[in-house]
Amino acid sequence: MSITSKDIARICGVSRGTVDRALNNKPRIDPKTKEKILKVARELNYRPDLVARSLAKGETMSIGVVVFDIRNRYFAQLVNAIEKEAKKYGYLLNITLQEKDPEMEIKLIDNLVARRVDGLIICPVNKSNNFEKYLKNLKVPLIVIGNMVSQDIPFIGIDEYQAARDAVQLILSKNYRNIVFVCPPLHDKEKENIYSHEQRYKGFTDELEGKYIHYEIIDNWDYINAVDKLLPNLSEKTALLCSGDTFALEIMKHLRKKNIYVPNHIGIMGFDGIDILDYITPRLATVYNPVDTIGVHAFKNLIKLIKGEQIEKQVFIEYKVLEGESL
Amino acid sequence: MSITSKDIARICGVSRGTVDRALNNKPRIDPKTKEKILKVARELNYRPDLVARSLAKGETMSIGVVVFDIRNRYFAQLVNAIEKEAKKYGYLLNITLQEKDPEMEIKLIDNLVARRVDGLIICPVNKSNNFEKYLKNLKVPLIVIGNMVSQDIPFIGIDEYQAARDAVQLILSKNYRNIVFVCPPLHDKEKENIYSHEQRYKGFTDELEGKYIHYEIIDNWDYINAVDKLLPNLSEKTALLCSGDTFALEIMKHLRKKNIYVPNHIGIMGFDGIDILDYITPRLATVYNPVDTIGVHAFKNLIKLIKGEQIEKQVFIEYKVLEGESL
DNA sequence: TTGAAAGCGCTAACAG
DNA sequence: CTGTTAGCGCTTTCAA
Repeated sequence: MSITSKDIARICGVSRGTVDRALNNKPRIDPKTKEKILKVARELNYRPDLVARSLAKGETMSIGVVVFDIRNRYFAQLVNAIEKEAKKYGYLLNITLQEKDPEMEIKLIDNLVARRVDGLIICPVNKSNNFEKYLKNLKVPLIVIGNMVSQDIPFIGIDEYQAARDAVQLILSKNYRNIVFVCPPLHDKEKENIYSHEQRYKGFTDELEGKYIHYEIIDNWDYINAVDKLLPNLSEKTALLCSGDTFALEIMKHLRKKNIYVPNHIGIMGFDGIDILDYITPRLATVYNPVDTIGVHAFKNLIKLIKGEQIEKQVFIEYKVLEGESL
Repeated sequence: MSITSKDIARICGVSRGTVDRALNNKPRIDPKTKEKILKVARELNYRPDLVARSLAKGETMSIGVVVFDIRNRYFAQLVNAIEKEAKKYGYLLNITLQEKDPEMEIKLIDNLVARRVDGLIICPVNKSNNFEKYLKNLKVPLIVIGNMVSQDIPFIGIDEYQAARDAVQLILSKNYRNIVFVCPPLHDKEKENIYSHEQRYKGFTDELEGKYIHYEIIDNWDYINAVDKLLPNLSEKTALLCSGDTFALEIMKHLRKKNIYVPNHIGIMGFDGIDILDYITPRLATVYNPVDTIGVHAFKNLIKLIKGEQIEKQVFIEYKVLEGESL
């Protein structure tokens, strides 16, 4: 089919070893033969077969990425950042989406490992000790983003707990007396890795502890309805702290339909700082999660792991609480 | 390092050929030996090396995707759709971003081909006959999305020309007497593939031809300023038709700052129908581009090409003109 | 400086 | 039904 190094060797009347030396800038080769080989290679438009190279060298120069879904702004931004960084180092990304399906996640990781990716970056939906063991058994360099699996597996993210506390403080500073935390179901926590939401939840409750502020939790996929039920009896100035901007946006959209105004009737704050907030009015207060930085950092650390260097097990990137018009 | 089929053969006291038959459900093997081999494989947690398999079989079960950027909603949705479909068939995606850099695009495609992807899906930024030749020379099954390269290279998209005409009709039906088309620079067209914008531009002008409606074109990255200059002297009811929702959103954001109201002061319409429009008020009128369908279709056609089947060279997917509150 | 040979781990073809 | 062999295209080692 296409032209191989063997062909070039034959044409130039040299051995494949020599061709290899010429093509890959290796020492111990006569500049003249090198020149000739390169010329022929160019003329014939030779392209090394990277699959064969991978097999021979035991490295694929590709890294596997497993995330929820890239319709999700957060992951789109993340993957975008990782790809840009990876390109610089000649790495290719294998991007796969587990769609929050734990079994799917395992399948995808298995597949990536079977394809001999040099490393993995995952935002896992699995948790438990079994999963931790599973990951360790892979013997593949691995970075976890967002949902921590264990103290022992390299992680990069923000301090969600403290971020939630800071968010609550911002809300309190605006004189809200009733705060509602909106997040995905927390009771599934045995099955699904919802580390970040749990951390935020803990931060939320801890910060309000003993403060004589009324608060409640909506941890329910039907949160729109739950918010609806809340609305008629708001005796105090109320704000919703949403564990994810998308929840906040959905709620705002719903409230708009009902002609309930933010922040006049009710305050809202999000989490993550996804880029589309730029286009939304009122500007949503949120906790900005520097996802690009996280992506780049994750990739850099992964490279270190691949090279056998040491890295910090837990990296917490600085976040930022952003005021908006929604509080 | 990890366990190979050779190890299994040795342990089971059979040949590698037999192991292969057992592991890959091939005929001509005694159920008992098969059973034994499978058992050992399971116990040893054997995983076939897919790199080696690729080399041996001459197929990698992976396909390369080259798009602009996945911060861009359009591509995020597209890639998401392709990935979901690919997974069903056991294919893995190699996703790369050319960031509208023509040379980068070539590099990325070269790399993907060298990695022996079984097929390519690209939304090219390159154009010209040279590029067409280049693509044909690759001898790799290929589908082009969005920016057509030539009649001869399989393409999937919408009929941008007609869509633009339909959009203009919608605007006219709302009694606008002055229409401005906003799009990226058209004068670069020698260098950059801006097929879709050109088509829309043509549809726009053709539809207004002879209609005694005033219109102008802003094809300028500094379109915000250009719009600003327009504003003071709007004697007639004016609408902007933006060749991309993002342009429209940026403009709306800007107008909001200046307290200019849409659609009262000026009408706006977008193009693409990206998902985040759900969260934006006023609801943007747009041309809905069924990007998921396009992604799925592209992948299916690519598979056909890989299998050597015939496909239609040009596929036009149905679009939809969506009314909104912005006109 | 160059060549020859072995090997990466798998599949495929043929012979038994 | 099973084993043997060759080969995918590259890298690497050792010898010349």
